[in-house]
Amino acid sequence: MVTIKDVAKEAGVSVATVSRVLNENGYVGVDTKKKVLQAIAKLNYSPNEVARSLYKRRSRLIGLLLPDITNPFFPQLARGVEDEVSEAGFRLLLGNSDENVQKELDYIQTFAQNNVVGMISATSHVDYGIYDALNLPLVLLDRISDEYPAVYADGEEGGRLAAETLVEKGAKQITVMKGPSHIKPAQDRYRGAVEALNRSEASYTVMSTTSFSFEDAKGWAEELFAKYPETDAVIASNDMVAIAILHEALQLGKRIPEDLQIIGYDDIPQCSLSYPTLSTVRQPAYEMGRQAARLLMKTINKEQEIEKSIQLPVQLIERNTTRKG
Amino acid sequence: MVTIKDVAKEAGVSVATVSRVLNENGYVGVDTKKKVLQAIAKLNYSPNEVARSLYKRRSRLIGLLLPDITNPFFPQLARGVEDEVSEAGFRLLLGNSDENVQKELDYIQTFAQNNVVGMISATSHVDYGIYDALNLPLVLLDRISDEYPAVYADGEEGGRLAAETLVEKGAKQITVMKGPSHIKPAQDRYRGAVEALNRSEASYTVMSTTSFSFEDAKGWAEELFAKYPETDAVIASNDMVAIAILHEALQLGKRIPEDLQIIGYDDIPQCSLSYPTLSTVRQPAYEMGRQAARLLMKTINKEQEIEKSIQLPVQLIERNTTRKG
DNA sequence: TTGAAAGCGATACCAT
DNA sequence: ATGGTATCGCTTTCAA
Repeated sequence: MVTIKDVAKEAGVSVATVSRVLNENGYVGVDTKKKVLQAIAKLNYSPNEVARSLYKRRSRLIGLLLPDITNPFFPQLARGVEDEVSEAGFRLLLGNSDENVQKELDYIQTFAQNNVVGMISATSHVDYGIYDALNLPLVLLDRISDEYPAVYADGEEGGRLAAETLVEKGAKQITVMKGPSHIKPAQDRYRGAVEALNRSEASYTVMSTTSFSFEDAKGWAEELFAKYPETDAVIASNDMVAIAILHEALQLGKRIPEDLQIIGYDDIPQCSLSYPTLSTVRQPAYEMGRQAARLLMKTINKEQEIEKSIQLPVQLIERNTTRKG
Repeated sequence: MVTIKDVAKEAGVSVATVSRVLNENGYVGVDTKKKVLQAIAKLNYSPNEVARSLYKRRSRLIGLLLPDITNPFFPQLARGVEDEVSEAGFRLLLGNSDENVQKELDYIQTFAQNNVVGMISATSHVDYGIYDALNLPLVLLDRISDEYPAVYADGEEGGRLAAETLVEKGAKQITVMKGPSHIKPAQDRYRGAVEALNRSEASYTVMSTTSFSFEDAKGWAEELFAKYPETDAVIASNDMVAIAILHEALQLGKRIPEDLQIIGYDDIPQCSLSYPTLSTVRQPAYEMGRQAARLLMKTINKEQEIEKSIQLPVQLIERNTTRKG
């Protein structure tokens, strides 16, 4: 391993000088600088981040904590975060918590132990105070709390949009699926939908679900038609269960969207690959990731005028599981 | 921040002693140990990984380099890797390269700068020698090379399986899609399929594609039916394009699997959410991730008898885009 | 403009 | 069994 010492020796200067050219601070003569640069190039030197991090007590790492990257909504978030932070020279420490407090704590601890400059978390246990002890900038992503800045999409509006659209398109008996109760954004959209529905003429039923997982999606779909066979429109808790419902419906011989309309939530990429293509409420996941990262970096740089939180707009994407016109 | 010094002072011992109890090596009296443990608990101390890493010249971090986490095959791999390494106390530094050499180099460099103990890479530029300078254990994932250990699934067998199955189920005019030429596993499955086809009675055509991306999938589907309208079975280059083809076919009024049979590749989770559900060749992605991580850790621990590479079996999953019996 | 040296928070060797 | 201290590779005063 080539160190700053080797470079110093090669260039015939002190390590202090090398450090100065590395960090472009302090005075350093033009010739000296050139010599150092040459030595660096010759030895193919690149500074040890760990040593830097130790001295400065801050690394160039950012901790990203997700519930489960395997769930198709999160890769987009992650990618947005990564693209933004990497432009600023930061790298990502990644953790999946499975919404399990212990795992979450473990990751938070190791993030701190590695001197991360900040964290972004899309998990649900913020309110347990597990982030409070750490004195680290934290931005919540797709979550909301009173204590920390957050980036999220307008869930109530999303729910409202879905409900109003279905009513408008002639749905008479709507089933709205209520997502897991510990996921706040899921509750927001539910609330938005129900409010809009209450204001309308349509009648509706509520079906509670306790997970967003792939494996369970099919189960929810079956349950829905067993319990509420009259349903002519469903507001699904997310796209995956929407797709499951869609195909369960086809299986049962229903025509989409004539007999049954469906609106999903998230607009994961595979929506346009479903058949029929899925109408959904789009959350700008990639953009959310980017904004969260940007907000975090502003906090890190102690910029003035930092937004407390950022709410991004949602958008109804009409595809083929809702009626036209 | 509470350091080992603080603990030492609190416990009335030297830092050396604290270090000994921390690492459970060297002699330390039972009472002393108790005192230290109490101090640690009282101060809620946890050792600074950065300082450790500096001294030991190795962190507890592992670099994971992926083409694009947004592509549904990779989250599974990533999760397998993470679950395995985290059980051994390691954490993941994540990078997406977009198959771009410069990004790849950047990540590799920062991984090294952060003293990672090893890397896992699922990208395609190994042969450019970009990993050779680094003196780091490397395991390739879903890629193959002569120089480095690798974990991958049996692509040729996968191609063969797909081809034989279709022939057996009465396909007469098969279109086999050839994936991007720089992705070796894609070439393997292509080769396997073509070999099997040549041995059979069926006639076939080849359609080359240059990407696996979501956005392009629909385009490939349209191109396929425009160019080869006679096709009665397709061996898709992966599940995403298979699903795109499936829905394009439905759009065109074809009956699945009567008029057209389709076999995908990978068995990403959404296969069972497509309609009809997609028959495919399953690669055990999660398991591949775990095995790669395990192999890497064996290498790190300099265990004897390390497998050079691991080839995992693929498996044909018959769902509803192939005929029964 | 440059260099010497202290210090970041651990580990491990050498004494005692 | 315990403590003192050099060391890891870098940054940053302080002096010259």
